[in-house]
Amino acid sequence: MKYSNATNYALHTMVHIMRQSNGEPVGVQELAAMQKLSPTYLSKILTKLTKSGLIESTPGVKGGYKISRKQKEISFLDVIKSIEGDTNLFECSIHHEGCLIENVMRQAEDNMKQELENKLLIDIVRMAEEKQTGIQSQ
Amino acid sequence: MKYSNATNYALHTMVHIMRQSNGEPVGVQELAAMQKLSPTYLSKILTKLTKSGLIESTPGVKGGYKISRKQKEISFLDVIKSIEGDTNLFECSIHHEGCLIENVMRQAEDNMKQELENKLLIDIVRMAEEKQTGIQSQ
DNA sequence: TCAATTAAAGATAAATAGAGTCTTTAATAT
DNA sequence: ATATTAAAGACTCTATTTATCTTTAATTGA
Repeated sequence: MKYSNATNYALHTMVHIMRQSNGEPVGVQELAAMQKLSPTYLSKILTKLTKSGLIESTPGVKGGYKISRKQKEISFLDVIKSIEGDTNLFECSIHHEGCLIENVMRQAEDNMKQELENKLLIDIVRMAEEKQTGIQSQ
Repeated sequence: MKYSNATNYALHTMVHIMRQSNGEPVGVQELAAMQKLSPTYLSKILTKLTKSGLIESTPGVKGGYKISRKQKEISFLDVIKSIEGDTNLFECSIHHEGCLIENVMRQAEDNMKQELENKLLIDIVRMAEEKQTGIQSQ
């Protein structure tokens, strides 16, 4: 039981796009090279992120991907849901309402999701930038 | 990304064994019938639980499975780890120490695990019994 | 001791999901 | 128009999950 590689790549990709936000869209070539992935494979992931409305894509010569303007508050959970779908980790095998086991599992999962909803990608970007500045100033 | 069916079956099986703890071991036939599983399949799951020390098995005529005497405090996490293994939901695809993304994911996961460690199967058993009594008294 | 019972172990197979490639199509800028 | 770039679809490969069947080992009780 693990999050898929795609979720991993998606999170890194989102952070990368946010970090070099000079307004210019970033192409899949660059994003793929950074993570040593094939462009065609990563493009599948990017399409999912696009359909979820987390990023915007423009085809053509100066095209690529950039963060949706409205969403400066994209959470970890947003990215996870975009890739994994909005599913639950646990569903009771015996279908009856009010399964006590399911209740416990569901509550623990909900709390984790809540926490991942409160964590924003922008925080990671800021921390990464501070870290970098810190190294440079030494 | 979901917990395996085996984890689901294991949790229900554990609760079932605990509920009819007249001291007698419960056979795989009964446990399998309850969940409409084949005995051979469920026995694989039971072997895992046995190897983890959560239950004890005795072969032979009056044999079967019963809860390990020492462990009246078996948690949800114990059962999950027994079946799924002691793995992490998320591991950074780019191997470097102190990955900021991994830190966030790991912390959320750890909190969920902590919660599942605090939830005991015995609580479910008690709630199920209260529920049953409640229905009977109406 | 012998027979019935029950768990454990191993080999195998089918189904599903994950990971990834290749090719074609559509949209955009110059 | 042409070069560039994303989107979509078909396809392959691999690993995991979900089982089933058969054989072996251990235990009880007659």
